[in-house]
Amino acid sequence: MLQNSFANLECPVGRSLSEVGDGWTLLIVREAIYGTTQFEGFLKNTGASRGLLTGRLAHLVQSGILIKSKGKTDGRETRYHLTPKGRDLWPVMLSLLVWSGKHLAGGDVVTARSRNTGSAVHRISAVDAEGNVIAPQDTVLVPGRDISDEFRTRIEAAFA
Amino acid sequence: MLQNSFANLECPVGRSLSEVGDGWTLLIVREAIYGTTQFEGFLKNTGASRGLLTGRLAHLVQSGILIKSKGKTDGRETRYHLTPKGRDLWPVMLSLLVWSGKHLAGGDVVTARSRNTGSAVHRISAVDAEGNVIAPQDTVLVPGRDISDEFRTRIEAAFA
DNA sequence: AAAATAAGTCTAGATTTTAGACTTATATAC
DNA sequence: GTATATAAGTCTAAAATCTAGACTTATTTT
Repeated sequence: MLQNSFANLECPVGRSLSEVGDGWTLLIVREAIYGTTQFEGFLKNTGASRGLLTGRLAHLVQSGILIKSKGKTDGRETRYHLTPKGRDLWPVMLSLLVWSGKHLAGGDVVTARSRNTGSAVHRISAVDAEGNVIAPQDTVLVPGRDISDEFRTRIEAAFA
Repeated sequence: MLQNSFANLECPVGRSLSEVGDGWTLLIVREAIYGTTQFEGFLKNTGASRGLLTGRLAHLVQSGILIKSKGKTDGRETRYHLTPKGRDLWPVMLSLLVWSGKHLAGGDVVTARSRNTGSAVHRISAVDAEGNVIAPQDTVLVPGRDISDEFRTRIEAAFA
């Protein structure tokens, strides 16, 4: 599906999914976070086919999530690196990681920790500009101005 | 792809994606969070085709993310509701929402706020068991015991 | 009894994905 | 400097998946 559909692109979740919501795309971003930079690396570690990988990498570059460059020392190589926009997908990855540890068979195969204190990540939370944690049940969505009446009504009903 | 591949299922992100990483699946969960409970509602609001929706809803029920029940008052209806496992995908949705507002054209079409204080969600952060926020750059992944040497090496290199 | 509704099933055609052979450009080995 | 290897693709036919929309079944409303 990739580019199309994702009905209701007024919804910010739908908008994100239309850019990165295809499983392969997020898997490629995961790999980039794990340090993979080369085509053959993504190929091996994601299991995608060559044709698909070519397309998805191009899409990610075009979306400004990865940047493509020539290998400095070896002219055969192409390198893909995360942009700030791409690195900002880290909370998405971390939420998936924490969910996995809590709900999937096998539990925590990898844990997230603070490098400083060593304490384990317990949950993923919303934080306001002053650094105050906002509890999940306390988080509500508020529609902006440029939104259809229909969508506004749905959001307001869901978070009333 | 749905069930298969997602190479390296040792990786917790890959494991999550193999369960919910297909775009339609996350879109259905979004809808459930927005309060949709009926087949025709998911159909309209996600834009998925009937056949696909049938399959994805069954998959979500089988994964324990949704529960299926008969409508109490109207015997024609089937209702789908989020389980606690499904509700725990909220941080994933919220991360996508915040990323969207920061990086996609149009910015914040919907904002997340604290119901109590009204303050806007500024970012999504890892929090430890004591409630301390762990900064993104300070968050490292640590492999567990039951992991292949190859995967351990990659994770350790990425977060050295 | 007739019409409407909810939740599907079913099907042919369109689109996407796969596996793997092939290509091009550059680099390393002998 | 010729032969081999490697990185990053392209290309293709077959397989798998998805779409639109007609149809079905069970239940409810008129």
